[in-house]
Parts: sequence; C-alpha cells; structure tokens
Amino acid sequence: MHRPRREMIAETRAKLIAAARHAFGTVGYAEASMDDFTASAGLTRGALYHHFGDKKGLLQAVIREIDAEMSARLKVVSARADNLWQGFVDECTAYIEMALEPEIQRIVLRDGPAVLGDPSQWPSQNECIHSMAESIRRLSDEGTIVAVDVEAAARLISGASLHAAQWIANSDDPKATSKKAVKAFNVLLEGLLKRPGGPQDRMRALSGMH
Amino acid sequence: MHRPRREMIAETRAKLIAAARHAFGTVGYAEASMDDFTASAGLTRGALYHHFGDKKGLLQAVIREIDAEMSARLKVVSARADNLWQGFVDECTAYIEMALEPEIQRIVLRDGPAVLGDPSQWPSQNECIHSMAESIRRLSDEGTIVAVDVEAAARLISGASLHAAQWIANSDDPKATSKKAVKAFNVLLEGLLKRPGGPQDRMRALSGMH
DNA sequence: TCAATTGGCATACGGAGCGTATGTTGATAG
DNA sequence: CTATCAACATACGCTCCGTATGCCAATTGA
Repeated sequence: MHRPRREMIAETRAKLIAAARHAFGTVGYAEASMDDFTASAGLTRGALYHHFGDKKGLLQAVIREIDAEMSARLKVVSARADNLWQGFVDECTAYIEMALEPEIQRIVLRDGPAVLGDPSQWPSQNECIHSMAESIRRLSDEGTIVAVDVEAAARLISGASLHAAQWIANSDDPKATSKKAVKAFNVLLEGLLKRPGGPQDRMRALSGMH
Repeated sequence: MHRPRREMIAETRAKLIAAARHAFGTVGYAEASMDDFTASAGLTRGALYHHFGDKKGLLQAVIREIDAEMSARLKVVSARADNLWQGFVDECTAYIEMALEPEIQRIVLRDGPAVLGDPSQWPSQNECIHSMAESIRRLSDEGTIVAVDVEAAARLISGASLHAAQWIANSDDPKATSKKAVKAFNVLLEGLLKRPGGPQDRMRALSGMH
C-alpha cells in the first residue's frame, strides 16, 4: 500500500467530483447538501473547500468534466462520417441526444447557467461550440453551405438543439415529439445549404432586423 | 381611507411580486433573502407564505407576470405589421430584444429553469411559444412557408433566439455580435420559406436522424 | 535518520436563511 | 353585536454554508 501522495490527492479530487456529479445530477445543485455528498465519498467539507474553494468551484469542475466528455463524443461522431455534411448532421444528432440525458440537462443546461452565469462565457462550453463551429467552417470552405459567421451559426444551431432536446425529453410522447422536432430542425438547416440553381439573392428573411 | 378589503390584499400581493421581481432580477433568486425583500415592501415572510406558499411559488408568480408582459408585447408587434411574414420577422426581433433585457434573462431564462424545471412545461412560457406558433400557423395557411409542425418550429426558433440573445448580451462587442447573429439567423429562417422554383425534394438536411 | 515544515483533510464554531407553528388584529357575516 | 375567519406578524428550530482552527502524515533538508 502507501501509494504515492499525488495519486491519493487525485483520487480525493476524483471522488469529490464523482459524488458531486451524482448529487447534482439527481437532486440538483441547490438541494445537494455538501455534508451529505462529501460523506458519501468518505470525506468531509474540509476536503471540498481545500480543493475547490466553494460549492460553485466544485460545480465548475463537474461541468468541466462533463463538457470534456461531450466534446470528445462530438469529435468522434463527426470524424467517422463519410463526408463533411453527414458528419455535421451526425454531430447535431449527437448533440441533441446528449442534451436528452438527465444529468447533462440538469447540471449543464439548467443549474450551470443559473449558478455560473451565461454558458457562452464558460471556457468549457466554448469547447463544444468550437467543435461544431469547426465543422461548419469546413463545410463553408468546401462550398457546401453559404457564407456565414461560423460561431454565430454554431450557437444558433446549438441553441435550437438544446431547446428541442429539453422539449422532447419532457414531452408526453418523446418519440413523436422527436420526429416533429427533427423534421422542423431539418427544414431550418436547409437554410444553410447552397441553393442548387444559383445565388441566393432572394428575399432575405430578416431584412427588417436593423 | 379604509379602502375595500380586496384592494388591500391585491396591493399586498402586487407589492410582494414587485419586490421579489426586483430582487430576483438584480441579485438573483438564490441570493435574494426573503426577509430582505419582504421588508423592502414593508411586509414580512408571513405575508409571503400566506399568499404564495413558498419562495418558489413567488417566483412562479413573478415569471407569470413577466411572461404576460412578453406575450402582450409580441402580440402588439406582430399585429401592426403590413404582412404576415414581416409580422413574424418583427416578432422574432422583439423576442431577441426582450431576451437581451437583464431582468428577463436572469429570472426567466436562467433562474426560472433551474428552480422550476424545464420551461416547456410552464403554462406561462407556453403562452409566448403559442404566440409565435400562431404566427407560423398563419404563414403556413397563407402558403408562404413550407409545411412544418408549428409548435416544433416555434420552439426551435425561440431556442435559437434566446441563445443568440444571451450570446449577444454577454459579448464584448454586442453591436457586432448582434449583426453576425442576425445574419446567421436570417440564413436559417430562409429554410422555412418555400422555394420559388418548385417542390423541395432536394437532399433533406437531417435525413440521417432516424 | 531525524527534526522541521508543509500540505491535505477533519473538526468546531458562528451566522444566515428557510419553513412551520402560533399569535394578533381587523373586517365581514349573521 | 358578537363570532368567525382571513390576513398578516412573530417566534422558534432546523439545516446549511463559510471560516478558523487543529491534527496527522508525508516530504524535505541536513
């Protein structure tokens, strides 16, 4: 026994993050008692404050971990597709499906923003957005889609995806709701595709917005 | 003096809602002390518990009030446009602009979902969505846009709008960010418009999503 | 090898906030 | 006119959080 010090410390941090992640994901951030979930990890609040400063710091660490997993999953999905557009579509699909998971929905999509502020300011969340933005950039370079600010497009699409996912997850008939959402999402995404017949100098949809 | 009883009661409720709305909108729900903001209204927590049950109940009432205002504003905006499409565009614009207001952003978009759960389940929020869905339905009847589930489209668009608004509000250069967001939003909305040349039997964007 | 020191974590204490139980007052009904 | 009940205020106990303090083990330097 008597493993190296560094390992014990890392294990303590990992246990705290795991316990907090479980508590936050089930009962929610506000209802999660620090005394309770530190005890469930065989520790006390002393360890928590030492490593993470406070409850919000621990939430940050939890979200960082989840977001890293999400980002990795997105990268895998988009990389294994045959072509860029299909990879992008798969990425969107994966994004929606991840947002359906209760743990992600509660911690990242609901409690996170309330406690840590707007997600667009998180370094972690930006990683996910960046992954989608990169896909869009490649599509743009390839000439498949129209010229558009990649970050803006990525944020709009992720916003639509996340709301769609929450709607689906909480609907009475998730299966049917999913079908409707995907179909409508489909229609919107078509706006990105270049028109086959020529330049799109048609009526600009939101020309009225200053 | 000695105004009717009902009026006094209604005034008490209104004062509590107003005080809570201010507190929630500035320091946030979690940091708002019930003792503090009830006192600022010249009352105590006794009145709060009597009228609203608990802190969450009061938040519900606050959100209901804000949402009613939002819904009314949307109705006005869409009604005064020359045509349906322009009215819809104006409605989207108004939606984004409302989401830029700090009070709405904090109470309705961040704290609300964390405390009360997914907004798609709120009777109030559904009012706003319903307003947008109604506009889309009329556009669909009119033949301006493609056939699409109106609620799904409304939710996707509102999701994109809200995220865009949060991104804009928290960006370093809101003016520039707004331009980029609106332009991308524009592109996506074009997916809704019927193609002038014929039926849209082209590649379906998300055919890969089950 | 043996202090000395430092970091990792637990314990103890004080304060704040929330929910409930109870009290008080004033208006309305009969 | 009185009895009742609604509309609030007060009081109490509990839980939870943050900080200050204490202890122990592991590392460091000679």
